[in-house]
Amino acid sequence: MLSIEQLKHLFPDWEAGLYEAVLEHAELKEANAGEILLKKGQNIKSAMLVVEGTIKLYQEDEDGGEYFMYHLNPGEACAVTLVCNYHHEQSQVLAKAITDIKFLAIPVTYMEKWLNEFKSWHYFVIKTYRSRYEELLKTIHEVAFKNMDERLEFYIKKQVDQFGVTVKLTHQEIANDLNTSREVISRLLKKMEHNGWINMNRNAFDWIKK
Amino acid sequence: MLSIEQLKHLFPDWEAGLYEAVLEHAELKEANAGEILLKKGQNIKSAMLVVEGTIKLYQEDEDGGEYFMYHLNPGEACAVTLVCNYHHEQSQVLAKAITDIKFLAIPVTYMEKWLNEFKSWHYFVIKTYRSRYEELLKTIHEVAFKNMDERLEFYIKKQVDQFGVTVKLTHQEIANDLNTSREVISRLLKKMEHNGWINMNRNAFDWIKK
DNA sequence: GCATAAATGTGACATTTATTACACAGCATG
DNA sequence: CATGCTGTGTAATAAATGTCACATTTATGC
Repeated sequence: MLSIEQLKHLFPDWEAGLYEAVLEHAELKEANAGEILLKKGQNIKSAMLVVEGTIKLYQEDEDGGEYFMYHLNPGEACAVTLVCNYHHEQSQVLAKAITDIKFLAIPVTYMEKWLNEFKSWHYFVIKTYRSRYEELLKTIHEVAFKNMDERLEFYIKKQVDQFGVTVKLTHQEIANDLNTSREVISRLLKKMEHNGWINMNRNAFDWIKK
Repeated sequence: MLSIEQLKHLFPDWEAGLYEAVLEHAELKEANAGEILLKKGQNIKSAMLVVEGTIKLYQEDEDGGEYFMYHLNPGEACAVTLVCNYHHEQSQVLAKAITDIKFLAIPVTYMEKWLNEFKSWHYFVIKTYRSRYEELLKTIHEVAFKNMDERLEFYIKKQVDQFGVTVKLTHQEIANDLNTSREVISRLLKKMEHNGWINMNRNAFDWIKK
């Protein structure tokens, strides 16, 4: 299990009692890079708080399509799993581990209890929802107003913020994340290369714009 | 001002003290159909709780584009205005009154105070965020995966849920809400008419599908 | 009723994106 | 080094949507 110090470092705004409650009732779980943590329609039985690694959140289509929305990093929680008041909530999103990860799983029963007991938990839930709401707004802005070239640039920048200027993704993976085809991404990346925005390699490229 | 009974009817889950606090500190404001209540980039100085009428929430583009996301009805609050913890938040959305409306404006200072004082306010904020987060997910689903014909159908259904089967909107208004052109909407509506989904009139049409 | 504005219909064409098909390059494995 | 797999390049074509131009219809003010 985690030490209370690690927990404090990850979630600095909590109350003392909350750390103890989490240590007592949350389960520390692990998952490997590539694993699917949550699927659309799946029942939510526990909240997910990221301890280590990175998770990607997607909107998922009925027939296999995916659209990348945002990353979840250590110290952050998956908003959709922070169910309160009602049980049997179903996930509206797809969550994938993209590195090996560790996360805390908190049974829904405790989440409701803690809302009554810990003010800092309440704040944490609100803060989580607010920040994810804002991420969704950005996603809508891209997909409602921008063409694929700008959406790709936006996507790459999120990637760079997460993992640095070397983007280790194949064209196909990017195409899946943006719900388009590999050819489109190849063409657009080629254009970016011509414009001097990237240096391309096999399986990866460097973002050198600005 | 409102009576405490009206307030209880609109917000049935609140505590007694919260009703009184709202009556004391919130301002009851009015706006006319068509008025813009909140623009992107505008500073948020108070929360908006709808008392009467309907508000439409949009994502707004830099150069005039709009994309309709969801309706706000009496008893609901505008999530973006429920600022907590930090001040000087700027709106990421556009809010328009589409009927004459009445709403309660609650200064940000009280919102923070009430988070500490009233559990039911805390729950109300979380519930608001959660439900709006889900609306945004639906919007992303449409705009990321669906062609304009399906998005139009989805849009019309939301309209029908709000105001009944007679949709009193011009093609241009619909086009604005979906960030497309009037011609596209005209063509698609004509197709729906051929399919027997709608009866068209000037300035309005009836949804008769199913 | 006439003039005007607003709403709608429609065709032609441009642009963006999706789809299909195939070539080829790099890398791993035997 | 032959083989095959994965990743990438590219062209041709189709489909969806955007844009422009203009006609027609309906409402509105005078």
